[in-house]
Amino acid sequence: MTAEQPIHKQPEPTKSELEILQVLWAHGPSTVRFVNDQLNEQKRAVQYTSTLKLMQIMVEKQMLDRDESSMKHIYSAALEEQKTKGLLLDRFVDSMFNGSASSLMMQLLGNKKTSKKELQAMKDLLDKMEDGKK
Amino acid sequence: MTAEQPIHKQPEPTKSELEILQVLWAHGPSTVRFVNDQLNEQKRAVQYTSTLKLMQIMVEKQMLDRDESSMKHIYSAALEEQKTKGLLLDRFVDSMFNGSASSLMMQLLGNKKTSKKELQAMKDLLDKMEDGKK
DNA sequence: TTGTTCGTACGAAATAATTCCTATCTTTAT
DNA sequence: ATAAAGATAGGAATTATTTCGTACGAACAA
Repeated sequence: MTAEQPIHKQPEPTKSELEILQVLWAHGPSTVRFVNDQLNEQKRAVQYTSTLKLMQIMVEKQMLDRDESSMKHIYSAALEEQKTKGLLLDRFVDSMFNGSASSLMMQLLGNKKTSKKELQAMKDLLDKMEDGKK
Repeated sequence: MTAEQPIHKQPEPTKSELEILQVLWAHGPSTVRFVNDQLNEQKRAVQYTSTLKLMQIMVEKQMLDRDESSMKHIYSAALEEQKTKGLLLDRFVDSMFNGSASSLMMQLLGNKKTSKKELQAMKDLLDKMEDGKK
């Protein structure tokens, strides 16, 4: 029996791919030019054709959709933001904290970088959940 | 001037390197044989020499220490568990959730895979913190 | 002693991810 | 018409990561 295509196992975006997805999630469908500008402003120096190439690859991998109707192709995220982040978070928790979300929390709380505001926000969140269940 | 060693910017362990670190963190100083067995039992098939090679590289990168006094070298994690996990978590939060820990929480809470037990554990954690502050 | 087992070292191949050069086409301004 | 600006396509080079074959030494059992 030959190797079956799993047909759908969500592909894991690489770091660079994730950067691009973030731009598209944040700003909606965009041209390569726009994405590239964003990356250069917010992240790091990168050549236009590098961004282009990567986005083309991402279309092949079905991570992005492309509208070619006009000369300036418009790219949009084919992966859902929530779903994708949830998946990556899951894998992160699995590999780093043995699947324990509360362990991750502990790490987060013990972390200097987590501000008081953030802590408060988290408490509020949990409280809200609690209310919802009553 | 030749390229200066940055002397200390914590190197980012790759996925495979992280697997090895996890074993060492969990079990303490170990031989390659032991680490390799663990990986094969708990993760995936991998050849002894592959694990060996990677661990050697990690020594070069100063992620591991090696005791060569006996024939069977004993490797131990040179990176602190808490510190490393904290750092990786930080970077993860930054790249995925724009630095917002509470956003990550939301994602975690909206996640089917997070069990009720975990949720309870998290609440307890926050409660404990609250108590501590009073 | 001699062969089998278990260890390390080293090099190199395989794979994955990233970057960018060059060619070529379209649009636009002169 | 022609040149300049801006776009895509594709190949190739580079870098990073991972995997493993081969060589060889040390320990141990027969």
